[in-house]
Amino acid sequence: MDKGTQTAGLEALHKFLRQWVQIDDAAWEGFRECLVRKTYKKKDLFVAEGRVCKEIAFIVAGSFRYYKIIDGIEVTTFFSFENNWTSSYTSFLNKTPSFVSVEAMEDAELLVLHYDDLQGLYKKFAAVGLFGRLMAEYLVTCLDERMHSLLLKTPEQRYLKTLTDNSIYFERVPQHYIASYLGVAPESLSRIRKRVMQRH
Amino acid sequence: MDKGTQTAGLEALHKFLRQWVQIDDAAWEGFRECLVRKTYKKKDLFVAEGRVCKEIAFIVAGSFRYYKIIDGIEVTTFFSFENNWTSSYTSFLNKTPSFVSVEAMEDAELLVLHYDDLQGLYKKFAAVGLFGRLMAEYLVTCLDERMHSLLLKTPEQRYLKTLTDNSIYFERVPQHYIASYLGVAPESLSRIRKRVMQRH
DNA sequence: TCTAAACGTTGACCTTGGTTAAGATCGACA
DNA sequence: TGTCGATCTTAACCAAGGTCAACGTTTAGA
Repeated sequence: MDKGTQTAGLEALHKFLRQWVQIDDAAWEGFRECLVRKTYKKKDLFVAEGRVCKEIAFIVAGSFRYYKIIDGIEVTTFFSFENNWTSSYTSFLNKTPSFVSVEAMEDAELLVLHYDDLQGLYKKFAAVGLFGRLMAEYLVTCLDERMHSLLLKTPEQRYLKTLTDNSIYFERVPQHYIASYLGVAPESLSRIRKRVMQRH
Repeated sequence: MDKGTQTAGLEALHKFLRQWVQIDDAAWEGFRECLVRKTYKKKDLFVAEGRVCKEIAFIVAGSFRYYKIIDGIEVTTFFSFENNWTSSYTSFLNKTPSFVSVEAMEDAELLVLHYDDLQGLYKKFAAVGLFGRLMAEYLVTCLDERMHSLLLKTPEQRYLKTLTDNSIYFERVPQHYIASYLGVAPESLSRIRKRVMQRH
């Protein structure tokens, strides 16, 4: 990984931050000093189920899959891609064992931030504290929508919504992972797709 | 509502805040100046589906039910009780039309805070900003657990979990509301209960 | 390049929960 | 106190999705 690519990763994060808060040079410098660059090969774990997740990371490149093992089989619950954050966030927040594992779906490159460092940044820079609140509020919005979708919509409705809102999933994620993300068996997603196709 | 009860309501909120952050007299005074006391009769709406929710409220007494109308029938998605907050939080955060209605299940008394006032407090008092982040992070934790429960557990498992973790629901909420909170028809919850009983 | 594993699809059958309808009980309120 | 509405339960039937198994295709790695 050459120096140019490293800078590109940092720039992507800097841009991400600036889209949410006004962050001055001192705060950005503070942020940068805490970041650790790490690379992951496909299938490597960023978080293992049952362990406390002490880090949060900005994905420079690649993608991750969240899953839990139920009766011996993996059930995928979420995906995240480059230019976004990844973590077992509730484990990270509460220092509790993670419900899920987080695994690289593709080779990936991360900018990793340790819990203690983030808390330090929260205290030192008001803009980072504000960023933390806005991120948490944004996550609340996403989770609330997902919860309502699972509670109120049919699998077919969820499939169609994902097709329009998250079409990237269908380009980068095996279909049987998407199936469990939608809350159905892989065979059922196959049938749903067939049903939708036949109605054009 | 006499003065003594009013003070009791404020004290409950003050205590709530102090359990989460160190809040000095100035910040608490600022908080108190923004609060508006309101009373709701059973069945009154605090938020109407489709309207932007501009307020958040601390429940001094009573309880609220969140519901959405699907194909003409009300589907209940959440409950909140005294000594907690209520709002259509994602509508409040994003100034978007609320997905749900929020209705008093019992006569209730609220301490209401307007969006603009809360933003002002966030800016003026660091402790309130911190409180906002911690509340959002706590909500993330709750919603994440609910999401995983809906995605990974059976209705019976959700019923049993609610029975132990939120037994207050079974004391204060009609069973058919709990059914839709669990994601099943009222008749199904009846069957689940019977099934569980027969296994002792 | 070859081979085994992973992946997606299909069919037969099964299970769970939804739907509809009826009836019993309880409670608020005129 | 009587009545209507709300609530809960039960039963019969139905439909959607789960399970199991087989098969063809694609992909990744030796």
